[in-house]
Amino acid sequence: MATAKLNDVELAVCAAETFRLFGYEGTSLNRLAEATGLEKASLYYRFPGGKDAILMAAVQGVGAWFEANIFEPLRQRGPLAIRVEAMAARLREFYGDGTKPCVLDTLSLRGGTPELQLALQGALDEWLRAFAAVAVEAGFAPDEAQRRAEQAVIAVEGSLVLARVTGKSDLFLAALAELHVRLIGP
Amino acid sequence: MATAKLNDVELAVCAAETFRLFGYEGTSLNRLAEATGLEKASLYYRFPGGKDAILMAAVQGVGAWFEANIFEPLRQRGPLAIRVEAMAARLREFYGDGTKPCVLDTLSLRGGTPELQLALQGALDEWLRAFAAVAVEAGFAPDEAQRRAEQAVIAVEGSLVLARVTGKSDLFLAALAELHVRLIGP
DNA sequence: GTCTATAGCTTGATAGAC
DNA sequence: GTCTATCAAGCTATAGAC
Repeated sequence: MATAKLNDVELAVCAAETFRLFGYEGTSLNRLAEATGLEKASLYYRFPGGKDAILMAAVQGVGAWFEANIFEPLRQRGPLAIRVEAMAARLREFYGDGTKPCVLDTLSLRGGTPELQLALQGALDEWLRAFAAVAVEAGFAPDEAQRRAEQAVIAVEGSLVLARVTGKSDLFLAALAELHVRLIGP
Repeated sequence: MATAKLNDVELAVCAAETFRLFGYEGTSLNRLAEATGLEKASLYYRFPGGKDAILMAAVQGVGAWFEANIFEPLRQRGPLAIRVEAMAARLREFYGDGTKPCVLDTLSLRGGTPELQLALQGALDEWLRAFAAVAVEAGFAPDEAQRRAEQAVIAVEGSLVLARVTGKSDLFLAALAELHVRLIGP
């Protein structure tokens, strides 16, 4: 009967971890097999579309994680500052204290399918909308809120690049700590 | 007698262009051959160390370009605001109006040699020092100048990621336009 | 549902002609 | 100094046993 070693969600998580570290072309099926504990042929059974299908599932999985751990909590009731702080802690977790690259960044290099680029674009858009909604709730006008959302995401992504290159996480952690100032003001 | 088609500088430029677009693992020797117009065997003649040697030459070439076009002009005499504006224009050029990824970003993914990571770290450090020197010249205290330099580079790198994912260059161009405020103040 | 084995192509790298 | 031809290793993907 042969039961599954990993469910689809766990599989997508392992795959996403590999893709974000090594990029699209750097992620071979051998590497995915090693990361998931499954053999290549088993990966093809689970995802007949091969590498690109695994990648799309990984991206979708990351999107679901963000929805559940970042966006949804931001929409709940309760003090805004607390929600933003909790969200920052989740981001810190996702980015491994600044050691792990952003999926959007890594996968937007050449090599992926147009379908992938659309998915990445949609994910970034969702992120910006979630942050802008926070700024609106804090009392900012829609376009000022949009501006603040953009600057907040820019700070996260930019500091992540610097943290990765220098090997020091200070700048990334500082950017996270300043998120609430960027979104809901001083 | 077989003269060289490309000198070492031109070759490094072509290689850097390929590496920044496709990443370390995505840049095959076939791709490099296509980009340079040379055959694989010719590349090995010019760089016996193979792919990694070509990459190091490419990184060094980018470093030289930054020194000549960004850092050195920033050190010259004349009105500070003008120097910063000219520098921003050079950055816009280097990043293809926000369409081309940063070499530091792309190459700091897994896959390269430790030697490469050191080179990237050194390049980022030089960049931060150059920006901090501008802020100091503008009258800021050393640690405030350091902070401003970091925020300026973060804004460039972060906006570049967003521009690449969305396909729109607005945010990157806006970040460039705000560079002088970030470095020499309002 | 997972495995071993294998096909066919691309990779990084070398040998030798010109 | 550049080229064509070639190698072993790695790649994506498939076939078939259990």
